[in-house]
Amino acid sequence: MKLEEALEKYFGFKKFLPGQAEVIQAVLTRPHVLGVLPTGGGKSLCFQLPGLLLPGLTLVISPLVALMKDQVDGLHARSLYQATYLNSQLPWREYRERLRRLKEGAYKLVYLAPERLRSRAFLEAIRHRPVSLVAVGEAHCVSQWGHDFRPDYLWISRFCRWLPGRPKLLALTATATPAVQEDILAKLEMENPYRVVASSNRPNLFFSVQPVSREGDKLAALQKMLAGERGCGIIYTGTRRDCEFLAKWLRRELRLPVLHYHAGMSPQERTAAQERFAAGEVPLIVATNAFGMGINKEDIRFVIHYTLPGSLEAYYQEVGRAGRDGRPAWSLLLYAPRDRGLQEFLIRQETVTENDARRLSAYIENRRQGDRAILKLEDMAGLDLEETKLRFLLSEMEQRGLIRSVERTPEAIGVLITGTFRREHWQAIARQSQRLAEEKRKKLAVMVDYAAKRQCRRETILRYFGEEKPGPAGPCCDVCQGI
DNA sequence: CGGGGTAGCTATACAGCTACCCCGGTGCCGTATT
Repeated sequence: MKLEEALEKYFGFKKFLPGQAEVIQAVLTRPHVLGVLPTGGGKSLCFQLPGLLLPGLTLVISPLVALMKDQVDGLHARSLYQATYLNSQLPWREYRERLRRLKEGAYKLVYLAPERLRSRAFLEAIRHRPVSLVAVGEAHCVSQWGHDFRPDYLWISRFCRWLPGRPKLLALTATATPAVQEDILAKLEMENPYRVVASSNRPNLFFSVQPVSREGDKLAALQKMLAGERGCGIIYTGTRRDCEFLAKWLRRELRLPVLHYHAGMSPQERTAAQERFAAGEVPLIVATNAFGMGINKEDIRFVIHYTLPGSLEAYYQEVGRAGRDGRPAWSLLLYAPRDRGLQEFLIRQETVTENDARRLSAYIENRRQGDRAILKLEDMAGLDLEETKLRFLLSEMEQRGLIRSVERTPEAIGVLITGTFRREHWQAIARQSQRLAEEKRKKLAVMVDYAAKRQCRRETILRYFGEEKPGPAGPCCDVCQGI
């Protein structure tokens, strides 16, 4: 069957979008494929179609449980019932039933979060199913989150090695600088990959930066920008408190209907806000960086940053949510130089020290019974380690062969102690954390440069993404327009 | 690092200032059956 026939048979489309056919052809014929395709370029199809055509199972690694459900619902709507997902949102019985059906070979496509790859029950179920393809969606998460926040992203490669047959690997993302691309390839252990890298340029987006010195100036600038704007938009803030404050202010002072969204809200509140925004019921949402992944809203006309983000790629990802319909859309960064302090704080906060590593080692030794230890999350609160730090430390210890995480419950982590904790390990872990912090500081400096210098914004962004600025095609940015 | 809130002082204004404290982003994750 030709690819176009399969496309029409399964999805009802007559033609591929640019880049799709190339990626799919590569996935079918080569072991490792990296696809950097712009937002709205139909990335899902790049693993869904091969998933249906390849003989074995396709595992789709997805960062958010909400995304899995949407995608699988979409496939079911096309009568593609060989697709499912596994995550902690499922009722126990349903989860067990799906594992059983997985073992029986009922599925072709299974969506999961990287953390699932460490579940014993899952590993047991998958062990005897031939896996043809492991597709990593939103693959920039490997680089962005894998090093510390969600270390299980770094275990995808080990999982692939553990599988009896070596599966194909496909990594897909909309935004990845050359450095991030290399990081993804290295962490997923993808060798001699076939690359499909489309331009990151979004001609219909207008970029602007407004320097402000005081908080009050931000509000004045916002008021000015929002006056007369009738389209949908997102305003990103750096903190939850600002998010709530700003939403209230917009409601009260500007009498605008506004939603807000951050990770401190209940799951129900978050879903409700997201759905109301997506449905166009309320045109404006104020959010932290928790908001946006998997938002398919086409008609977002503007994205405003109330606070400086931590990196240019994070910024461009957020801005890139505007104008998916191809019609003109604008972005504005309100730049107060002191906002850099927040990002610096966040970097410092998650950097672990030798002493942090020593304290955790001591705790594990303390809990040791034979070669095992049960680490209680409640006790570990007394160690004065941030949750992110703790995860990072455990992951680093595991990578150094000191422990193996064998079992997890919401209250505890069971570990097998496989090495001897020594000072050199603590030092090495602290050094690794320092290196990561340095990387983040460099990225922050690039972001600050973008905001502070009067250089063509589009050119600055595209150069960072390893591209030349294309010729003029409509309004570009505040600098080019002389604003 | 910086913003915002508050206590406490001054000393006669019902406000203004300083010193001090606290706070600050992102998300997955188990079980048992056979």
